[in-house]
Amino acid sequence: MLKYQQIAFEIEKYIEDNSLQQGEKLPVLETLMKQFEVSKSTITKSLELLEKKGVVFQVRGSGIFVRRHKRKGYMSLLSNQGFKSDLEDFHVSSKVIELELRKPTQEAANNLNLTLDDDVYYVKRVRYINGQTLCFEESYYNKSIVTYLNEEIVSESIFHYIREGLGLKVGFSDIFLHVDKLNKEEAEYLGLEAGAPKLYVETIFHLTNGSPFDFSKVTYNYQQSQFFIQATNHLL
Amino acid sequence: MLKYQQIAFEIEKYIEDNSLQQGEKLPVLETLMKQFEVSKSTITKSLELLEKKGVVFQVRGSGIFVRRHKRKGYMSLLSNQGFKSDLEDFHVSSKVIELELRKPTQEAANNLNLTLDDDVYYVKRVRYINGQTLCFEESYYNKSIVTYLNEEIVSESIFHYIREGLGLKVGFSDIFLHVDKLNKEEAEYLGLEAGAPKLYVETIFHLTNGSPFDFSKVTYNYQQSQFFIQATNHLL
DNA sequence: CATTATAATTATACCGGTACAATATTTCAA
DNA sequence: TTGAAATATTGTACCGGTATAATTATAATG
Repeated sequence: MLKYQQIAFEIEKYIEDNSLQQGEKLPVLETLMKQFEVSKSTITKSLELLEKKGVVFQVRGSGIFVRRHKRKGYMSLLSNQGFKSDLEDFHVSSKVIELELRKPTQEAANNLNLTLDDDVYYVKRVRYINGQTLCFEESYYNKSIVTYLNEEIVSESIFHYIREGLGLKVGFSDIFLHVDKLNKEEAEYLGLEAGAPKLYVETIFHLTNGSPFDFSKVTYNYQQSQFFIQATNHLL
Repeated sequence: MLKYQQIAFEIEKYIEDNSLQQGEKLPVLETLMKQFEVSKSTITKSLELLEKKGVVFQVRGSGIFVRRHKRKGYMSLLSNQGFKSDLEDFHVSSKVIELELRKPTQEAANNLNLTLDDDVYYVKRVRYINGQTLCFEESYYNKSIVTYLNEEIVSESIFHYIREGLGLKVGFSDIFLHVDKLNKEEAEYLGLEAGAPKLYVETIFHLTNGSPFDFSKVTYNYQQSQFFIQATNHLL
């Protein structure tokens, strides 16, 4: 692990362990420099990372402060890791409806930069949270990147397998969402009535090298889906 | 404007003007250094900024590439600037239902770190996009920060006024959202039927110094609200 | 005592450098 | 021609420094 990541990790841990509240001040840069015995730019990098994660905010001339959102029951929309890591507290489980190696739909091919001849793993699941239906999910994985999937992997965390098992590095993702009414199939899977509200989210996941490897379409049970996002102003 | 912002701006302009497509390669760091006559770290900073904005992605050992999402009709959820800037293409207008200096609700006070004795501007609007209802919005502004509002300001872009008129610097924001069914009042304002789906978004806007100055509750017309988010993996 | 000017604190911009890790290209052997 | 090994390319980590902008604390002033 890199120095600046390690330091960011320790600072975050320090905040958690001492349960510092929103607005509380952290030691100043110079103190942190000495404490961790690294240069200013390394500390700065650590703090930038924590700022991106929404853990702290910095004010020139003033200091470094704890940023804390945290409403209970909300989950992050931006975890580009599937869920798992977000929802450790919550108990998320999956029921696999379908797992098949097949040709992509036109839509999937477009979003994954594939032709209709290429191979994709198609995964259809229903996910549960604390016994309730959370979402209904259809995913297409580019077979030339995600070379293998099986029932066991798919019923656990696919992303964990992608990172640890396959050694792939997940980079950025493009997320598109809208609200609509449940159709019959979705309602069926979620145990709701057709016509009830849904949050529909399409995500295209990319590796750090920019290759899209997963196109997924998720329909959320509106009763279970409360999300939060932490935004930071990249002005200009 | 700072050097690295200026450079970021020019690079982005270059991409737009030459309408570079997703995956196209930009000049390498050293070329950019020479071209803009700045040090490596400044160029790096520019590119970090563009990476945050979702304009480019960088691959070590390979290069700097254009990242392009852009589906038409989707608007960014993360614009912590109200809308306006996002939706320049779209025509957004507002009808002010109510504008009043009053005491905050308990909820507003909590989210703005105020007491029930403090003053807030309360703004209630319906916003339209291309003639259709886009959303119904209730906002509370901390009077001690946003010292003045009037009908004219509120019917235009409040955030533009906050930045330009008041010289305040908008920093980060916490966003909470869920999906539900429209109640009677909301349905009325949006011209939909009660029980129809809604996207409900609460946002707490902060200045760069961390002070929350605006708590807003927005209910979107599900037919008009398609959003995108560009996420980047701050691992660890 | 309140206001203003001055100084100290603190994060950020920017420079220029070395080392290194990930990727791409070329070379060479089989 | 294929594949592996060597080399070049390219972005990132990290160092250490100076200067500056925003804020906070202190001193001076009326």
